Amino acid sequence: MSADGGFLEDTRSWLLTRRRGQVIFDAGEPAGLMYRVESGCVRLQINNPDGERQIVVFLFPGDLFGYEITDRVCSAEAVSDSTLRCWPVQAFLKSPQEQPRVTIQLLEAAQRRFGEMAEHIDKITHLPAKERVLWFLNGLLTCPGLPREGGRIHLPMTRLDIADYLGVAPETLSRILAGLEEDGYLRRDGRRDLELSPEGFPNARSEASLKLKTAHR
Amino acid sequence: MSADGGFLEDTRSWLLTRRRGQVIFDAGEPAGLMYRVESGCVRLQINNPDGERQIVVFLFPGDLFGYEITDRVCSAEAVSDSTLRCWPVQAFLKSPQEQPRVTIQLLEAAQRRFGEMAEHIDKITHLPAKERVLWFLNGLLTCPGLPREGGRIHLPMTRLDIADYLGVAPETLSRILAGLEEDGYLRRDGRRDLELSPEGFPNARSEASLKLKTAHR
DNA sequence: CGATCAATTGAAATCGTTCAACTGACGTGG
DNA sequence: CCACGTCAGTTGAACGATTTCAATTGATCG
Repeated sequence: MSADGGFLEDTRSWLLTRRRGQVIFDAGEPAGLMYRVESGCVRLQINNPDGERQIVVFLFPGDLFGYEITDRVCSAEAVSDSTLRCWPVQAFLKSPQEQPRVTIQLLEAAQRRFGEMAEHIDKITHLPAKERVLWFLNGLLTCPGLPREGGRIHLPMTRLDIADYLGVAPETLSRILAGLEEDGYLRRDGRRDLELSPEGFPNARSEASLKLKTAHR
Repeated sequence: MSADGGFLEDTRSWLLTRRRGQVIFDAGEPAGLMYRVESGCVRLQINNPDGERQIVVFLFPGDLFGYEITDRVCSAEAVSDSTLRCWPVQAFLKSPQEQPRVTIQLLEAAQRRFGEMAEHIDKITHLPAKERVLWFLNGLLTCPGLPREGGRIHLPMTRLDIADYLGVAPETLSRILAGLEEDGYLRRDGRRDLELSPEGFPNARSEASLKLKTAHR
C-alpha cells in the first residue's frame, strides 16, 4: 500500500502526532499538507448531513493520504494515537525537479485507491453482513502496516469504526463476531484483541458461488 | 466533470467509436490509452467472481477516464453508442513539456472522482432505496453532459444499469419509479424517457433529518 | 406484425435494523 | 492497588424494508 520511491525522503518534511479521535483535516477545507502514516492508524470518512458517518478507508503505516491539490474531498481522523510525516504538496508541484517523479507516484497511488474503493462498494452491495466481516478480517491479515503476531491482531479501531466501514449496524457486527467465536473461527480478547484461527475462515462465498448465478450484463 | 485545460487538444489523439455494450477495457489489463467521452455514455464497473456487477460511475461527454499508468483497476463499457477520443498516457508522462501540466490535471480528476465515490458509498449505505433513486435522478438533472430538454431526460442506460449503480434489485427500482409516477413526480415514457416534475422531488431527507439523529463518532 | 427480452407487478420469505436492556472492559480517583 | 463509574459492546425480541421467485406485460426491433 505504500507508494514512495525514495523521492519523498529527499524532500523537506516534518513529523506530527495526533491523538486518538483527533481531526487531521475536514472535507471542504483547502488542502496544504500531504501525509504519510508512520505509526498508528488513520481513517478517511464522509460525515454526512444526517450525522451519519461512512468510513471510506483505514490507513496504516506506509500509506499516503491527503494529496489533494485544491480542496479536501473527505475528512481524516486519527483512529489511534498516530505519528504522521507531512510535506507541503505545493512544493512538489512547483519544483520542476521533483514534480514529474512525485506526481506520477501520487497518480498511481490515487488509482490504486480508486480500485480499492470500487471493490469496497462492490463488497458492501453484494455481500451479506457476515461475509463483509470476513472480508474485513482477511484484509487485516494481509495488511502490512498492522502490528500482528501470528493470528493475533490488536485492533486500532472500535467496533463502531468497523461497522461504519462495512455499512452494518454495530449490533449486527457484534452478533457476527459472537457467531464466529462460537464456531471457533476466532477468539475475542477484550475489545481490541482478536485471535484469528490459523485454519482460516468458513470461506462462505466459494460454497455460495456453486449456485452458479448467471447475472453479468 | 470535464477536466481538460486545453493541453489535451494540442496533443496527438484519435477518435474511436464503441457500440452499446461493447467493452472498452477490462480490469487487470495493462493500460495504454486514456479516454475522453465525446458523445454517448460509458460505465466503469466491477465484475465480481460471482457474476455480479457493481457500476461505479457513469461517464458523460467531457469526462476523462482510463488514465491508469500501469494496470486497469476496473472495467469500462459503452452504455450507449459512444465516440471516444483517446491519447496514449505514456506520451504525456514521458514528455517533459506536457507532463507537468497534464499529470496535475489527471491528479485533480482522480481526486474529484475519489470524492464522488466516497459520496456514492455513503449514499448506498445510508439511504433507503427510494432516496437513492431520487439522488440518482437529481444527479442526472445536474449532469452537464446529458442531452436534456427541460425536465425531459433520455436515459442512455437500462433499468438494470441503474439498479447495479444504486445497489438495488431491479424490481425494487421498478416499484419505486412506479410509485414516483403514481405520486406525480415524474412520467415514464417508454423505457428510455423520463419527464421529471418541475417542482422537484419529495425531498425526503429534509423531513427525515428532523428526527435529529445523533450519531457522529 | 410477431418474437423476444426488458421491465413490471404480485406475494412470500428473509436478513438486517431498531429499540431496549444488560454486561463487562477499562480507566480513574480515592 | 482496588473499588467504582462510565460507556463500549453485547444480547434479546419484534419489526420492516428489500430481496427473491414467479408470472405477466409491453416496448422495441427485425
